[in-house]
Amino acid sequence: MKAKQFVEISKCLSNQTRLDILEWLKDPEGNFPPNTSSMPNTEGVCVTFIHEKTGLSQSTISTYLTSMLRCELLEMKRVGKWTYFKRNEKVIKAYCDYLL
Amino acid sequence: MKAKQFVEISKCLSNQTRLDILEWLKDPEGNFPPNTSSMPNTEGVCVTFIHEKTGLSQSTISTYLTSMLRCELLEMKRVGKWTYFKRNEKVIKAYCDYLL
DNA sequence: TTTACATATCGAAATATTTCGATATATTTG
DNA sequence: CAAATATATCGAAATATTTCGATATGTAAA
Repeated sequence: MKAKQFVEISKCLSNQTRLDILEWLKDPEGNFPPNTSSMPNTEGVCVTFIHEKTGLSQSTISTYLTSMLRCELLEMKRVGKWTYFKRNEKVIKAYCDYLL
Repeated sequence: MKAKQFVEISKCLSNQTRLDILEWLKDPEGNFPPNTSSMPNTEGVCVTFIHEKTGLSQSTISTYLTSMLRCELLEMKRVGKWTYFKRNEKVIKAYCDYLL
């Protein structure tokens, strides 16, 4: 991991709501209702559920998720009108390795 | 580690200079001149050397180091007129564990 | 005990982040 | 195709961070 990506990830992690989202996605079945489509929660949770759980505005959460995607903390999958997000464990691990 | 401390640490890590300092302190003997006192670099590097290496103002570095101390990324030791800083490996490890 | 050195704190200007409501876009469904 | 649903983007106001120079404080040396 390059320093620039590390700093961008740290910026994402320095906001309580974004951190909450990352933590909630550790257990996507326990923390969110099942996706209305056939997509299992383990392969991504739809933006609406994440939005509803935070209590912040839809536009704010969309921006948050985009920033977490750009620095690669999250992975995205678009299916029909839904967008699903899940943790990018590989990048999270690389972020930790950088520090130690 | 509590969420609040995690967020404060992330804020520290979201600045390139503070990240540099944390990385430089991985090898305090390779990255800084030997302390002028009898304190070995492995037990802490004095603020002046850290300041000189960054190129930023003394007041800025003092503020940076204080914030890194407050969130416990660093440990401090004061001896005579010098202040020495080193990494707090235990907290850094706990920060990583929180993420994974 | 004055001076020099090491570090911390203050006040301020520039820049960045947070968060919103309004609006745009894209997809599905009637 | 029109309406409904899901998500993204825009513009802006409030707040926070960055970084400085000036100054204060604490310790050591002359």
